[in-house]
Amino acid sequence: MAKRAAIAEITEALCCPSVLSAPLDADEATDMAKGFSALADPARLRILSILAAAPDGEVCVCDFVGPVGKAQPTISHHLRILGEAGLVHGDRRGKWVWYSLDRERLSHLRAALDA
Amino acid sequence: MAKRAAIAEITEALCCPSVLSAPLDADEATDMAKGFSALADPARLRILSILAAAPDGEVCVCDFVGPVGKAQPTISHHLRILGEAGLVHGDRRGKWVWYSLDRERLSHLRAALDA
DNA sequence: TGATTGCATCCACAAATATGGATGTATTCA
DNA sequence: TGAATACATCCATATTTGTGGATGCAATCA
Repeated sequence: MAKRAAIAEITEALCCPSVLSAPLDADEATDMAKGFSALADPARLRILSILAAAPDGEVCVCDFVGPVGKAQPTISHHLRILGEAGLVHGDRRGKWVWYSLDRERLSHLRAALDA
Repeated sequence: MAKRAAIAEITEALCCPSVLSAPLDADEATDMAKGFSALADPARLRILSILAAAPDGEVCVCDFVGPVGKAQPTISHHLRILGEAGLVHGDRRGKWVWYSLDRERLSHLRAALDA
């Protein structure tokens, strides 16, 4: 086996498919594309960045509306998409739902761009 | 200035905005979203992975059609989007256009997910 | 010069997506 | 128990996006 192919195989076994390791099959590409689709919207990126910058790592829905500049149903819609992508998690406490960032999931996506 | 904010500021000055460094403004978020939009499609990810795996780093359009499983105009469409995102470059030589991967641009997008 | 090949563009259509008003549900408070 | 608040869901609409047949253009070849 070529050294290049061997390295690619080991890399994938250790972690996950990457754009740069080997040609993706249709399923891998579809999964990966779903992840990046979650990042392919300005409102969602701003939501993630606000979460990342939150001192206690949590932000309730109402505190996204103003900074992001979208209506509340729109924010809910984006949080739902981010949640389905595993990038955020919501925790209901009383009237509020506190969202937090899943940094592991984010670095998982980042790893898909690693060599 | 808080240490956290100082680090974020230096990081951005050195390189570029990241989702994890500080809350993104509307323009930064829009730019970043355009980049990830280019990655948010299975066909385009497969194109990138095929380019990355090409021994000489170049692939002509006709050699994407079969592996990706899309018609030629569709491949051209995706190559155009990848090109506009700066992720690939085309070089016409004779009848063929040889595409190559811009790894620097790809790592630039990866850096947007760095802490 | 005419035929052929490789690729981009044009065009039309189907599907996915972003957006937010109206409304429903759950929780808290008076 | 009724009012108010926070959030999700429903629904309609406008826009964007993926797809590929038909076609145009450029380069090669006979």
